[in-house]
Amino acid sequence: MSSNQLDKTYRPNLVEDKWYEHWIEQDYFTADPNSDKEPYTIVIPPPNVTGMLTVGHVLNNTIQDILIRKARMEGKEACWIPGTDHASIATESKVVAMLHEKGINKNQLSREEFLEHAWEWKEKYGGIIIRQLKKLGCSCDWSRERFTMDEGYTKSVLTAFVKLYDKGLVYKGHRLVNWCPVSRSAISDEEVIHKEKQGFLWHFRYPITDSDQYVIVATTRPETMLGDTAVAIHPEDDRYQDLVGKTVSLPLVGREIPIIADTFVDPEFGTGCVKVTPAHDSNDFAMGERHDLEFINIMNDDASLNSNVPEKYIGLSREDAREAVVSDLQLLGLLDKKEEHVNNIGFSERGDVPIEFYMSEQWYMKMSELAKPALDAVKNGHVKFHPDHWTKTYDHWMENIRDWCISRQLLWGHQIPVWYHKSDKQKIHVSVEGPSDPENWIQDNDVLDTWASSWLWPLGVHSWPEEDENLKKFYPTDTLVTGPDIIFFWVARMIITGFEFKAEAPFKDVYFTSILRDETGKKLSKSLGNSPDPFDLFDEFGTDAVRFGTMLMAPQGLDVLFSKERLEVGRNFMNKLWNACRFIQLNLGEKWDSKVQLDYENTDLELPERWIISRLSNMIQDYNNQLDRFHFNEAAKDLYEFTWNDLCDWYLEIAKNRFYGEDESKADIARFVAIECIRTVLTLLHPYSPFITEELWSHFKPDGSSDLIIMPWIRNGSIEDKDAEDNMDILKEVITSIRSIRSRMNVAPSTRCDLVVRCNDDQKLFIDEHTNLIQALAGVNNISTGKGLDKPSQSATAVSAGMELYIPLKGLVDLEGEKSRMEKRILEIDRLLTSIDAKLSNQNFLQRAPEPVIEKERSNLKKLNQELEKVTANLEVLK
RNA sequence: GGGCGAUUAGCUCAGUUGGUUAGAGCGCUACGUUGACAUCGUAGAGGUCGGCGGUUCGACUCCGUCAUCGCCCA
Repeated sequence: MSSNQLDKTYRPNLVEDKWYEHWIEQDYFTADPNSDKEPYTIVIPPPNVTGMLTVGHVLNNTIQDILIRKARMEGKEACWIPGTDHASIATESKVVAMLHEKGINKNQLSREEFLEHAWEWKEKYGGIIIRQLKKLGCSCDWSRERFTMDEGYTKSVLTAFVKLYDKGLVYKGHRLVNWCPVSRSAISDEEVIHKEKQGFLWHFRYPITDSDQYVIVATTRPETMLGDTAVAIHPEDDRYQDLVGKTVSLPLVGREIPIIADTFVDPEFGTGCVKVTPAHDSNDFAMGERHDLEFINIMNDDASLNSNVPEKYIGLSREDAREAVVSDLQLLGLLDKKEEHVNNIGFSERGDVPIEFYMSEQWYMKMSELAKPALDAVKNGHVKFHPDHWTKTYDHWMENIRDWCISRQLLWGHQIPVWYHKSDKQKIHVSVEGPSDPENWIQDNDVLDTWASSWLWPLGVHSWPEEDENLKKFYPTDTLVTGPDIIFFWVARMIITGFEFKAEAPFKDVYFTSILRDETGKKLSKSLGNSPDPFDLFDEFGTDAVRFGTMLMAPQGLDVLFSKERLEVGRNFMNKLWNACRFIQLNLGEKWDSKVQLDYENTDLELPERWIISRLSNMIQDYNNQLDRFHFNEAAKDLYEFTWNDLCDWYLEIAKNRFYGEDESKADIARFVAIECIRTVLTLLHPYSPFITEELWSHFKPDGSSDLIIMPWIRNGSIEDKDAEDNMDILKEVITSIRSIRSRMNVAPSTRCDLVVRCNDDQKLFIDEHTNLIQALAGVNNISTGKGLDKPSQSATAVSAGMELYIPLKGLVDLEGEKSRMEKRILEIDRLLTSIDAKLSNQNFLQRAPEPVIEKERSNLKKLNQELEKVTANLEVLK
């Protein structure tokens, strides 16, 4: 045990780095694939390589650290694999912006030149978040750090592509995709965010060929009319039967387009007549295929209009084109009307602009067959979600899964391992290594969707398909901790790859964290500027306090309203713990031997000692139980409440009585008991708050024991002592009642008062036994106890635990206040008695309720009646 | 339109298989610098658990329905 005196307050910055360096030096984080220990593995959700730590990361990674540190203490081979993700679109757009600032246009660079800049950028900014995770205290095995574009990982990604291609699950298709005009790339359905926007519905007149009549079509996107190749009505719509087979002359363009009948058309929408633009709308695309219509693509990859439209519109942005088309139609008298309309518009997740439906050739993955085992695994509980309700969201998505567009028109990422023969366009080569005669081939230009690489994360970190000892030992992993917002993007797809490539689930439990919001309910995000910098928080409160406070405020499966004020709770708790330790240290004395244990078998413990040990034991059970079911906030609360309310507020106050008393053996027992409590609290708190606990452990550990980080976990306490808990409750109630009287009567804390207790013989024995504690903790001088005692004149009273307490106050008693207090209590007792009477006079209740429940009602009835009697009598005296 | 979740003290939230005199922290009120801690202590005020209906001897806890809020999917 260290003899250094603890400072008066805890100063995090003096201990945090010191211990982190120590842990690294001792190599505690490194996992050994050859160990005999049972493995416990977590793979980190890889953050964006150029990202910065957010409070979301703090929450997420603290949970992982809690799990991994606990597993390590439980004697498992704990392996937390860290790493980062190349984040194709996000990183590429940052690099493009950087180049733009330097006056370089991405399109002027070759692929190789661009990638050189990108890697430079990655080397410069990548790794910041890794350093930040270390600052947070994460006990990752840093020797295993991976990046999704590392050589070994890349090989995994390409291998998966090739295997799936060979099975016919990957194919190239020419169809409409979700197109992001900002990144100029296709994106998957999952990357489209639907938003409701107030817009308009325009009604246009399309002149019927060889007639002076019109059909009126309604549209929310006027500019696309330049690509119309039909007008459609519902086949059973009586209004328009005679039109089918005729043609209209498309205004502004002059193209003759047919009027067709298709059941897709909703007769209720607009006029019941719709324009059909097969190359720019997914429903129209399907209609185009059914009716063999012409597909006219009218846009460039940035959503400006291309040369397939009349000259005056070429090159216009879609917004400008809309204005031009509407005003030109109006000039021609073809604008029928314009009404307000709420549109549901798809936005690109990254670009945050409306997406286009755009015809192009892309790589797709067939999903329904792949999804099946993954769907079953969650249904039958081989993979468990916490909270469980996320399984419904998962099921729904998996059951309606659609083919996945996995190609992206970007440079930063894994280039698709497909080669086209230069002279024979029909010949393609698909392999990880590429063709043996590369000079005759051209590789596909596109890269893979980032999620089509990170979906292999639990495998790729071990360079699967190589079957090395690491893969054997640390796959599958145990727990995944991530946000529910990527349940489709990532979680579901990882389960798919787990079954497809290793025939088992990649993890057993998935814990979905809460979504962090600010006090007004807005999601914390960098772009809104409402996300505090975790480093400011670490400086202000200490890292342990931020970790503990965040865990305490994160309810199970709900959103977290994050506020700095609430971190104060964490900081205050750390300070409380520090000072409790300081207090104990100050009272140990010089000759204290840290290795000696109390011989519980042969020691007669007094009530407070039996009580605190029982409370400790309960807390250990509850705490473990909460952690087992992933209720991190409630576990934190258990520890907090024991430490603050039981240990500090009561036991340490009682211990003062022992420390400052005459009896050294009692003082020693108190030292043993206090230290046992502290050592247990430090051990259990360590996963949440590793720095302060390691520091305090160094002062309180038994000489010669190891660092706390590898101390054995504590799962079972001593036996619970119900009797001690009941009796201690009585003692606490008596003391609190006396304090309450004193407070009501404005007795100064420094003034000692006398106490008269009217009680039965058993109660007298009890009070007499604990006289010194009542005196010390309630500020009492003389105590008289007995059955026949009279109420002293001019005294305040309380009925507590079946006893009548009197405190003589020499005319200081506020009679009116006392009366109304008693009357209030009498009303309350009446209310309770009424409800008990109702139960006990109900035959059904007596017959059907279990005996302990009935017994409890009876005992309450008795207790309340006795109290009523005493309070009433005391009230009478006052009148 | 479909699904999920929430609704408990002024605020933020606990309340595991139905039986508690319904809890905590913050905030609030009063008192307090006794030799761990004012990042503190002591005492106190404050909810009948969103509305309605049902199951049950008994519901904050189960079922139905309505309302409000949030999220996801279409």
